[in-house]
Amino acid sequence: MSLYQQVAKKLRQRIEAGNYQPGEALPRQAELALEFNTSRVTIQKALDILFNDNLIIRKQGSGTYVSPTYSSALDIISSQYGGTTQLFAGKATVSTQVLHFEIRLPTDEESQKLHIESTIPVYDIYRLRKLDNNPYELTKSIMPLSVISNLTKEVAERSIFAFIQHDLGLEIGNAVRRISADKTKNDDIQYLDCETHDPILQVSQTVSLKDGRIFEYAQTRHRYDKGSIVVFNKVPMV
Amino acid sequence: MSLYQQVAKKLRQRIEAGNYQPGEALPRQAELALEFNTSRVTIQKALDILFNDNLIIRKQGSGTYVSPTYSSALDIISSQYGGTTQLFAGKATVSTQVLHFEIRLPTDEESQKLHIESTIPVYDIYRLRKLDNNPYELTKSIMPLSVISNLTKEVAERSIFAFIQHDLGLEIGNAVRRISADKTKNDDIQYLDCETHDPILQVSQTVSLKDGRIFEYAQTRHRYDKGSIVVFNKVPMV
DNA sequence: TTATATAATTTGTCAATACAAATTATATAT
DNA sequence: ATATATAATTTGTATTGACAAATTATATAA
Repeated sequence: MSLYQQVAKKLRQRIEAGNYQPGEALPRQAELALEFNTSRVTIQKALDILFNDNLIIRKQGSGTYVSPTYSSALDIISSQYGGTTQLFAGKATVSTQVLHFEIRLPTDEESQKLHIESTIPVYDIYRLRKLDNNPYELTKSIMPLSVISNLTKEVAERSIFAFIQHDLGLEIGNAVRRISADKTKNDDIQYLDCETHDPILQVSQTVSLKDGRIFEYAQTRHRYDKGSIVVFNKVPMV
Repeated sequence: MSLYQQVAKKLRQRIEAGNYQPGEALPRQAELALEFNTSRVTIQKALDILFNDNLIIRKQGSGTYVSPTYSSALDIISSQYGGTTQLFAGKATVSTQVLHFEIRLPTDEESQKLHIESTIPVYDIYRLRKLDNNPYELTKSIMPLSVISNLTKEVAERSIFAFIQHDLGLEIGNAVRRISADKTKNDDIQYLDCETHDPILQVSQTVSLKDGRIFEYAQTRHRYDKGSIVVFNKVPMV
């Protein structure tokens, strides 16, 4: 890990430990540079990370302060893509039922969303995920074989996310999600145990690798009483 | 505007204009530094911005590339906080009906969400927003008088966001939002013209200023057929 | 005392340079 | 021709130094 990342990590720990209290000023950059035996520019790069995570407020001419509203923003993590299995690791038991597993050619919409030629086959996977044996989400994933390969029904029953990272050695990148509400459909009643008029929280997402290739276009339906999505909106850098 | 911001702006324009095609490599940093008559570090700071906006992919040892999936990410903007009035400026006519306007003491939940003492009064504003005369959203906003002052019903009928920025001269910062689905309630039927069993897309948000003070805790309810929320999830910097 | 101007402090920006790390191109050996 | 080792290229990290911009503290004047 590079130096500025190490410094960011250390400072983050201090904030989380309460060494620097919310609203309080951090030591000035020159002092931090001295303490970490590095240059001020490196301290600034470290502060960039903490600022990006909303841990600090920067005021030119004044100082760097711990966000007055800081209170260990743990649930923010839920807005990061790590797949359902990762998200609930240690918190609940995730079980998966593969309702459909197929390799076929993409529809026009799918090839467009995935940015692939219509001649490239895709995985079409339909899964029901349960948390501690309670129906949680219903997901239809489309993944192009040009990016993801050697996927099996057995893998789909475990964690596709882990497979992509560890077995294929690919790095997950950014994701764009569209969140909406919808009426209950037949599958929601059958698999999610919804009542006829229960609302559904629907997420349509495209997830990319770090090299920019899209590896998943998925639609997920949540029971309205089971899930909410936390998002963090930052002000633009320009 | 600082130099690296100007460079970022220029490069963004080129990408948006298609001068650099998706998937294509940008000129190498040394070349850009030469062209803009600046140093490579400045070019890197400019690239930081474009990377943050998902316009480019960076590969150490290889080069900097336009995101292969780039296609003018305009709707991403909808995930930024600019208030409803700003969001639809030029696209639709926003009209506002103030259903309730009151100054009172906060509830425990409100003082906690706003990070204020329970002795500090708050505005309690309940508004119906319409787009081109069609019911769009129903919002209950709580704002502390310690941050926002001189707010009137007349202001609430126009744009509170503009008032905060221009009249109070405050800078809007980050926002945390929790998105969920809910069943229709009486007010939804009355004001949003919902049917009894229509789902509602609900957003609970706390919005901060750049100095970290929270100025709004609000609950917004959308007709399920009128709005969806686009969010962009980035991989952490560490 | 109060307002105003000045100085000091602190963060932000930028340059020039050097080396590290990863990738890509080239040369070499088999 | 193919695989391997080497060199060249390109981005990433880091230092030092300098000045700009914003805020805060101090000194001065009324």
